[in-house]
Amino acid sequence: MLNLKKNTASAIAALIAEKYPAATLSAEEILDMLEYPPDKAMGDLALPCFRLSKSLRRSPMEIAKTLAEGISLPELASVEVQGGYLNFRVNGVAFAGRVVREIAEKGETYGSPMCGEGKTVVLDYSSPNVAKPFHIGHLGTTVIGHSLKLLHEFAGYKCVGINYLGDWGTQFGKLIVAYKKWDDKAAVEEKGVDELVALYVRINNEIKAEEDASAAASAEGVKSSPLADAARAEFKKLEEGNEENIALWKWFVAVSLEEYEKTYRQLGITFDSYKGESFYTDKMPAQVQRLRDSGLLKIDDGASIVDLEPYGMPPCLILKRDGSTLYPTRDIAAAVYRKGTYGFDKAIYVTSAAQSLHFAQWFKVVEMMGYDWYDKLVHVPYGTVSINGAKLATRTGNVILLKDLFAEAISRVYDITKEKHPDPAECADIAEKVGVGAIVFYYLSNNRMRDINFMMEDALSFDGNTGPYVQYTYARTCSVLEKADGAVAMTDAALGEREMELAKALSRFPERVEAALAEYEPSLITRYILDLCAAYNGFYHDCSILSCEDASVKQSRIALTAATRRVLKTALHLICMQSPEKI
RNA sequence: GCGGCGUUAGCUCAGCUGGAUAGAGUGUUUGGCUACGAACCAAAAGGGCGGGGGUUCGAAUCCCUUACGCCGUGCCA
Repeated sequence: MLNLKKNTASAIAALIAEKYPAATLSAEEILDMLEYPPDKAMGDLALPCFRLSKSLRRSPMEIAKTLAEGISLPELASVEVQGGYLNFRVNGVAFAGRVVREIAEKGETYGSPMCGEGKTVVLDYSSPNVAKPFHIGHLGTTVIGHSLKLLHEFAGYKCVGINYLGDWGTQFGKLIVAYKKWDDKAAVEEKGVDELVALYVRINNEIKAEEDASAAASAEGVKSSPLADAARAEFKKLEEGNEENIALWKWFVAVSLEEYEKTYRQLGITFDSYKGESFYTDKMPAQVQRLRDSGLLKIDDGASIVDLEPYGMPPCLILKRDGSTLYPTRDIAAAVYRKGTYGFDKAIYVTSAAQSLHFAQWFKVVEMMGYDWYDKLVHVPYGTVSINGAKLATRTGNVILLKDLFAEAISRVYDITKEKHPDPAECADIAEKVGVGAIVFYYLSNNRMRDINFMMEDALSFDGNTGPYVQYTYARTCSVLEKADGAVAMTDAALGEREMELAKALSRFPERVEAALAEYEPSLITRYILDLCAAYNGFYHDCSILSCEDASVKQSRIALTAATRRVLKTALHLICMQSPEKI
């Protein structure tokens, strides 16, 4: 459709130049004005002439009429004037033939904008906090981030996926205290991260109890907690390189990661780097020094800040009153390191929209520090998740662990699948791909900025606009093609409305990929997949394919099916979904 | 207080840089498997886009204002 738009636009631009020599309208401007009519009865492409009437000094109707008489393009079957609109109808057979041929020729690269050749992009996403539950709050950054990585790879970028693990901080002091006090190696080895989470929750509760008790006992209401003091001491030892604590810390990280990996494996996600927060501790002083040398650092109320008043933002905190570093400090150090290591052309950070100010602040600080790549930093925010309208909260138990969510989805799919496929191993394989796919599809259906109210019933539903529906459609194309044989090229047989709708849907893939990349919006691909599936299923329902008696028509229909399968597979991949041939 | 984001059918959401009677899914009612997979297709009912102004030939889309909700706003990350 994009090529068609471009050709039509340049033809119209040429025509305008001829008919209205005084006007200067480029083909690009015309391209911008071209749109798809709301109703296919009107045509396949339309040019509203209202805006033209100003520069051409003629009524829209008159312009439309003049243009309609002058235009002729092999791709266009007819041109019609309706109101102030110029409506084009494409030459169906030629158009569909070209689309299907292009898909067959380009194969898995069909739809790629190829704009990333020779460029590198690093993507920072998922980034769970070690020894804390990996729950649906992490689903957004994980699947949006990975989808963006796949989209960039598709466009030819060299991508570096970074899992910036939250593997440092005072929580490790608490964990070490709790472990030494209450736990043993066997329990952690057996229960993994769940045991660590339990320890963490327990010590936090006890610290709170101690604080409350001390506040009640003291006349001034001063809070104190021996456990909290012990935790601080253990973390200090960890920072100073105490061997026992280092070993424990490494172990906790490994245990947590092992479990996260299971979930990543189900999602088909791999990272190129797991350098977490701990990695950057020794890289911060140099940046702090640079800030100080350039006179950007100001002491305010004891803390070291960068004033962002001129930019309408609150100050960016670099060092606490006690001299220790903060979140922005580490992010700046990490960005500098990554620029040096990967030489990125773009660095994408996928985090909750709640962190928007934080990113705007340290991006600005990077600019003020004189790093000329400050404009390569991109924050991709997304809305927050709630469950049945309630905020996520580990304390009240209002969380859904990703592993539990996936297990539930897989089990539900398994129950349906086993009726269709006798082989248990095959069923298990399908159930995992469809179950996990259902969750991913559900999550990536909405604009990323919209807050999601996670509803189990919807996420695990199999009918309508769901993951199982699109995978079902894919399996359907596979099933047809498995039974078909012979050539799969379009013939010159006439095409019905269903076939044309399908061809048009296929042709729109490249422009949707471009938009998804430009807006960092995977849901555009999800929406596209639904459009394509609707077009294919309608076609499938109305047009017999394998049993079609006209050999020429049959061949075209098989070719359309093959093209659909190809595009669906590519599109599903871009939103982190598998495409099993049977479900 | 200031700033960001959101507000579209009963519910969950699309609606591109303003353009032709506002679209899906779900739910409700109903029709279609002796058909290439019914995890499918199709029909009906259902909103005038939170409220109010404005710009425009034309506004769910742009501007102003107002209400409600979420988030952020200095030593957590």
